[in-house]
Amino acid sequence: MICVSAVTKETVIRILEEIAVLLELSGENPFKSRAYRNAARNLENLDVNLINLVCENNLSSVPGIGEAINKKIKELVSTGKLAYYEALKSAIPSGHLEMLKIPGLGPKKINVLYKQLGIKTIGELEYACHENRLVEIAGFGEKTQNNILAGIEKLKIFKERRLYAEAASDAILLLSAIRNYQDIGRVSLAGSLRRSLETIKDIDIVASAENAEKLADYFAGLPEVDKTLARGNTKVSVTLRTGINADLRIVSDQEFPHALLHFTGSKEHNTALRSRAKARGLKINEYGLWRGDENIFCRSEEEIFSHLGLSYIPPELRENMGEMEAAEKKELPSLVEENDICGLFHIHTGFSDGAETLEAMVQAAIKMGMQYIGVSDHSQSAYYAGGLKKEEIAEQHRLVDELNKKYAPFYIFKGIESDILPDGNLDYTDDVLKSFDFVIAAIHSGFNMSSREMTGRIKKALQNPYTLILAHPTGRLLLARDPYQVNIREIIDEASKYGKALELNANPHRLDLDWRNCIYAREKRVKIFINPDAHNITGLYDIRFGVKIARKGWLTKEDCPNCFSLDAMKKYLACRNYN
DNA sequence: GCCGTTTTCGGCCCGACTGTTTTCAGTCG
Repeated sequence: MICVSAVTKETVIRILEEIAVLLELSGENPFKSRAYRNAARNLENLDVNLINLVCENNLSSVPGIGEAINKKIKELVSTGKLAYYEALKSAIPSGHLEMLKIPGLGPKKINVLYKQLGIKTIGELEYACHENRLVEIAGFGEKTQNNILAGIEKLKIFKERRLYAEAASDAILLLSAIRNYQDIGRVSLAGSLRRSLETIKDIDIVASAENAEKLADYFAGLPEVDKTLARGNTKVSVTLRTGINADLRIVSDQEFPHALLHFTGSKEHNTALRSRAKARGLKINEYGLWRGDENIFCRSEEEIFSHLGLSYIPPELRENMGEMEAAEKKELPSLVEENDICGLFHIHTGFSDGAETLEAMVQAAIKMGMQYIGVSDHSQSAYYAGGLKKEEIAEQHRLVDELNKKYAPFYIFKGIESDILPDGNLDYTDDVLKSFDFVIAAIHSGFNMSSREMTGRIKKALQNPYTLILAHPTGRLLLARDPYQVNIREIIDEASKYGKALELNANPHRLDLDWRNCIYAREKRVKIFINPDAHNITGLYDIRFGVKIARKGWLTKEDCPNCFSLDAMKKYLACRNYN
């Protein structure tokens, strides 16, 4: 029997997860909610085709799926709908889902606010806070009210921006659609996306075409476009179906490099460029480069920079943070590229909270052209993530030895992502730490320390002889959680002093160490590992986001140890032999 | 809602932190 369903595995997982959240909000038994979440997670980790499993009546073989959830998945797959889910959704105000994003507000409090004050939306909640009405409710107080207000403010700011990875995936679709236009000339991304900023407000694209009007029509009519906001002769602004705004500027081929330079920015970089041009008796704008009335012909951005006495400045560096001076002296660094990456560290497997076996991650890394990986599951204190006990470490090491034989010359380094305990110690005794090729130290709890305490705690971890890398050094989650209080300059100085490396976590939600601090780290000769922090195979590919940020942080392949060849990496790690 | 049984009901990973209380509930990781 051939099974066909319009419902994908991803949809089933998403709906199960949403049911879990809705159950929490409805005040149900928390374990019921957890059961749905578990079922979703187990499906996510499933290699086999879910739809086939449903058709073959084998769903109950998946752990965490019993009679009730089995029945619901069957209904969803066969009819495309799930009555239970629809009923839950209609019983709970949709604003409550959004309210969960406010830090400190969970299902219980949201429920109380609903019952006592009838609050259904964030707007109503904000109003009630301003009216000082939360303080009267049992279990709430002035501080809670203030925290909620602060959370709402932050949410508003976050809403205006997107993660680089999200905006980039939309932009790629748009670019390829524009390239398909029959009379297209040159086309390029511009703006903050081209500069690889970690968060993006809108997508900027510059294109050249003979007939601007026709291209404008074509662009506004693309299936990705939801509505047109503005439509002129040279600029079309639209909102995409994903909610992000996109601007297309249409220019002549001669204007193209000038428009591209101008709309790539940054504003600060452009201002500095203009004053540099002025000092040389030139004028620069989005239409051209001029000496008096004479238009100086430039075929490319390189030629414009050259007329200004500058070597080509890669878009990532155009932030007016010293690139002009360096370009003048021909001292711009040769930035790291994706092809330079030889190996990936900070990789999780099913031993802790990863979705794949170690062998599957190895095979994926080989497919990516890597020479080695460094496996690093969570340490014992992180038991919410299934941190490894001493015996499990020994078991993993045996497996690594086995796989190293099987997949030679590909190589797996033995590592751990060790929690940094509140007192700055690592999570194992020295005899265990000694058994690893490398240790990544990471803060996963006790975020709310003062800057002085946190800085001291991390410095102590860096001083530990077994620490090689400090993971996600500020703990930030872009558009979601601020970095913890830490004096990052002091941390970089300490890493420099003890010859320790920092991580540039390539997960698009983190991109931490911040590129601004990468510049400082490089000055202090601190090595930066670009780490995917992968929990599944897709996560390995996040490395590309890390490379973009590394470039933005002025890093070269010499600055990033995971650009070392396998031999060089073995030597690098052997220098740290503690025996 | 799932699971595993000392088989039909009780346990489900838990500790830190915050803000509210006056001994604890809710949130978070």
